[in-house]
Amino acid sequence: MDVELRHLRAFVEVARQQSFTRAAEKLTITQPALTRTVQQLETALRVRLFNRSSRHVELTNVGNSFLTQVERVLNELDRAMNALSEQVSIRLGFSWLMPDP
Amino acid sequence: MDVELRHLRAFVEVARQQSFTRAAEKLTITQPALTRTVQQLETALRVRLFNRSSRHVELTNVGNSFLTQVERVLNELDRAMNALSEQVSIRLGFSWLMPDP
DNA sequence: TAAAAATACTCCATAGGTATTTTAT
DNA sequence: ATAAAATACCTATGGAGTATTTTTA
Repeated sequence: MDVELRHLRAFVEVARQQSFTRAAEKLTITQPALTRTVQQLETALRVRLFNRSSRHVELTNVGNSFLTQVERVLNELDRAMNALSEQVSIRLGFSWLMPDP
Repeated sequence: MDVELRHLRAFVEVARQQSFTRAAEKLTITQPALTRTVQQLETALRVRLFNRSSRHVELTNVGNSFLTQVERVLNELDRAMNALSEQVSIRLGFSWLMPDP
């Protein structure tokens, strides 16, 4: 199975909320769906990202360092996608002012 | 619809191959499936990434600058995921040598 | 014993396939 | 005329839901 952004987004939210139930609410999916998505990610990476009990969810050491990198990647991707619409606006703005090519 | 890694991977491969047919082979999916995936990406981003004809596929200017950023993001993600297995190996290696905690 | 996570199952949305049409050289 | 992209339609995989069980503080 391929890792997809939904896996990474799920991972980040669970890490932030330190809870599958709360993270599921934030992501507007159900807790079992989220649990499975994170399990899939852990299986794909062959790494345990969280230590769970029915009381606490906490990142493993490996999970913690992965979180840092994933957050950076997701932020960069966001910026790249936002930059697109700006570029288009700028182009449109210029063409409005420039002689017809 | 959310942008997923499969959209970005599809986009990058079409850009590299300058062909939907060849890119589809590389990705081991069919050409129509790939065409739709790239259309989905363009729709989600509200941007045209390629100029197509039945002879040539070429990046638009916007597509070209997006390509650079997406390639960087995908590379970083790859490195983050590969780093994981190394970390685990190192940990295992250390624990092998260290007193039982 | 009560909360939160995990499991079992069901269903349906959609990713991907096949067949065909359109397009541009 | 032909090769490549786009479209139409179909199928089935797997993502998400509901119900329930398990776990641990």
